[in-house]
Amino acid sequence: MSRGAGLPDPSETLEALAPEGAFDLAMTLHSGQAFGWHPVAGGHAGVVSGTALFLRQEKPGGPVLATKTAAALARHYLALDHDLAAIHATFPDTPRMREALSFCRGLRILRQPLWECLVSFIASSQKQVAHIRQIHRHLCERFGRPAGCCGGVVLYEFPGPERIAALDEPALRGCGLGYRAKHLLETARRVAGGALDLSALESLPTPEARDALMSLPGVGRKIANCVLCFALGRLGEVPVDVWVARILRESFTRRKMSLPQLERYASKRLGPFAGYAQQVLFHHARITARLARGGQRGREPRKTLAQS
DNA sequence: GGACAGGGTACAT
DNA sequence: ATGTACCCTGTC
Repeated sequence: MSRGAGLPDPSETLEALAPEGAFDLAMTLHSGQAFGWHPVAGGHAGVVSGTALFLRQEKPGGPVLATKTAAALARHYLALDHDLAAIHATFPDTPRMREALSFCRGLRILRQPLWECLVSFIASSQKQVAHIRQIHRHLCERFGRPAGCCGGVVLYEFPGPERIAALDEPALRGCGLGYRAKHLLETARRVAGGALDLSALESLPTPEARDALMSLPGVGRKIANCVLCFALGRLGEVPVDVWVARILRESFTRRKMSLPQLERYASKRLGPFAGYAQQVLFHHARITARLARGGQRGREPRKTLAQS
């Protein structure tokens, strides 16, 4: 991916967006809920529902600027209408939650396009966030149509179900999907073939929508909850992964619980916006773990692998 | 350079 | 309800 000179000064074509309460653009885009954002000079570039978008925020809490022609799309995607203070007020008042929240003041849960979100999380099982991003990028660059260009980076649309359904397993394995290639291919074929109508999920009650999602190969309870929360706006659904399970067992309950039990516990304990609370806890835990590991050597350059 | 774990799921007991 | 294989990569 190249970048550098050639970024047209976007300031004249940007529009200011006002969030309901705090907002931290960089944190929100890189908190492990979306995987398609590129850092470019002065901001972030990505494609939402086929539209190339440039987003900028000088500092957390500062004004949010978005591509003028897509301001309404950006506002919706970034969920700037979420009343963050009201949501935070429903979180349990515990030391762990307070600490995570003070770290994640302006973190929002995005409204992601359904298909892209579903695929991203099918790709996510047993994988690190950096790797999920890599798969996402491969899918876009190899199978998506170019949607624009920003700061020398060509932006590609996320390939739709029909496009992926037309591929074969080796092509998907080539994107780093491993055994998930089979799941993704079959899921794409069911969606493209009309066996599951994604657009109908929006209006279904949560349990029915979850059952429909879980009928797809590669989609279990956790990933279904990710899609419900991150794409369908069901902010009370809690994806319980290894991180959240760890946090719950460390800081919320000492009782030994299975994963399903933990999820039931979490949805009650974390309140009506449990999914939101989960994301705050998840992001805080991930960043503090990273700091604990990397903190020793600061910004010292990593050892190169050149001589091996 | 090898071991380890990573935003789980499907399948068999 | 629990145990295990699964593909592959970033990281130490």
